[in-house]
Amino acid sequence: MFEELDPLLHQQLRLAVMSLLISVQEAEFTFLREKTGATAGNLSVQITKLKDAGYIEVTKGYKDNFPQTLCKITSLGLTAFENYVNALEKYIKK
Amino acid sequence: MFEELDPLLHQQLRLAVMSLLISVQEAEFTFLREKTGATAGNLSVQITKLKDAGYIEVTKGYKDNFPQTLCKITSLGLTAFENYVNALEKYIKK
DNA sequence: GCCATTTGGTTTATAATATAAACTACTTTA
DNA sequence: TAAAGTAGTTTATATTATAAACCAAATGGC
Repeated sequence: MFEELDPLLHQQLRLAVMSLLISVQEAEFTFLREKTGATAGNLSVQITKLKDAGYIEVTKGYKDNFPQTLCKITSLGLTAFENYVNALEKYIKK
Repeated sequence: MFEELDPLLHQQLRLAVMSLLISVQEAEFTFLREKTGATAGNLSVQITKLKDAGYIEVTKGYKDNFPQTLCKITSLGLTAFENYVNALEKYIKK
């Protein structure tokens, strides 16, 4: 009746990050931080978890001499997100 | 951009319980346990949290000589659930 | 009648998680 | 060259979720 909700996605900040990455396709760390309002520390931890799960791809480089972290959703991440949303909808459908 | 997701509702088992209570209006502990597949211990804890928050009303009585715990959603709980769903939809809308 | 089992839970111990504070490394500005 | 700013990471702590252990009463078998 109630499917498991992927614990990696069923968390506010990680879900917000995935939601953003779906719409923009690629995003900087700072962009994600501004949009989510998260602290850098928290965001850093959650990005690492999403990366470790293979849900996003993280590329570290430089931009204007400053470190730049780019995040991009993977196809695994996209599928996981879709599955999560489908499962979730059974909990909240009217 | 991303509203806070009520932490009380943003949890699988509690969300499932609230979801069930919305459709059936009143339910026994054992019914909730069967429908959610949760262990009795976990369910007991989560029901207490929902009760303490005023999201549900819990009535303890007897049925066929056995203890019976009845749960019913409150208007506060209903509002909280609706707000949660509205907030959540901004994370998952297509 | 009494012992084992079942019903319907609650309490509590442990593991897992989320989060911000503290820190690192480097750059710019004054 | 010292202070302040940028872009993060690490880690310590508090909170949470969960199942195991427990409790009380009822039932069933002998």
